[in-house]
Amino acid sequence: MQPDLVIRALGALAQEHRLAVFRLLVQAGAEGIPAGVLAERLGVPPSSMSFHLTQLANAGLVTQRRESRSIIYSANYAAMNGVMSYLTENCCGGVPCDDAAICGLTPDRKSA
Amino acid sequence: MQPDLVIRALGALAQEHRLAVFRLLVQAGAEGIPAGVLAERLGVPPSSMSFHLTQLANAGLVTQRRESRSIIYSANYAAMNGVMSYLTENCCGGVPCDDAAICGLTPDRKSA
DNA sequence: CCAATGATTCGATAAATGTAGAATTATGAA
DNA sequence: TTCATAATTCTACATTTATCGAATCATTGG
Repeated sequence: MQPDLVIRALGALAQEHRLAVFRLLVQAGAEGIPAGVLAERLGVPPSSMSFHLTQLANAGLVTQRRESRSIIYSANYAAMNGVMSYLTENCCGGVPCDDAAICGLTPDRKSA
Repeated sequence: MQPDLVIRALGALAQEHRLAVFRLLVQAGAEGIPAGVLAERLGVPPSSMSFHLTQLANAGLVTQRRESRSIIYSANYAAMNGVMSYLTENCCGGVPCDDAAICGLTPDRKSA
C-alpha cells in the first residue's frame, strides 16, 4: 500500500464521527448500513454525514451500493488491513508485533 | 486507550512529513534523533519541523529529551501499540487477527 | 559577558476541514 | 403525473491546519 493512500486513510479515521461510522460499519459486516441510519444513530445532519462518508469513500475505507432509495455503506476490510500492515511494517520497528500488544491482546501485557 | 487520544494519534500520523518523521524515529530506536537532523533529512524548515514535532508529542507518539543544545526525539512504542490495539479491536471486526493477517478475514458474524 | 548554535515561539498567510440549511437528484408508490 | 422518501450537492461560514521567515529562548565555548 502506497504511503499517500495510508495518509488519506489515517486522515479519514482521525475524526470523531468518521471513526464512529467506521466502527459501526465494521460491526455491521457485509450487510452494511444506509446513510440515513448512520446519520440518525450519530445525531449528525444528513448533509454532514454525506460529507464524512465521502471522505471515507475517497480514502477507500468504505464501499457503497444503492438499494432502492437507500445508499448502503460497508466497511472495506481489505483497505483497513492494508493500513494495518503498513503501520505494522513501518511504524512498529519492523517487529511483527509478535507477543506484544498489537494482535488483540490487552496493551498492558507490555508490562516489562 | 480512549478514543480521543486515538483520534489525535491518527491525525498526527495523517500527514506526509509527520509520518516520515515517525518512521525515522521508529527505526532509530531509543537513541532518537535531534530535531535539526530530522528537519534536514526531510528538507523541512526548522520552524515547520517544530510544528510537526509538537503535533506528534501532543498525540503522545513521541517523547523528547534535551542533550546539550539538541532536543532529541524518540518514538513512543507503547503509544503506537495502544493505537494498533484500538484499531484491531474496534475497526477490524473484533477478529483476534492472530491466525489471519492482521485481520485478514471478513467477519461473517451476520451468519444468523 | 558575548557570540554561536540548536530549537522553539511568534506572526502572517494560504489552504483544507467541518458544519449545516437549502436546493437538487434519484427512486418508489398512489 | 404527483407526492414522499433517501441521499447528495450547493453554498456560506467558522475553525483548524500547514507553511515559513523573523524574533526569541536555551545552552555551550571563548
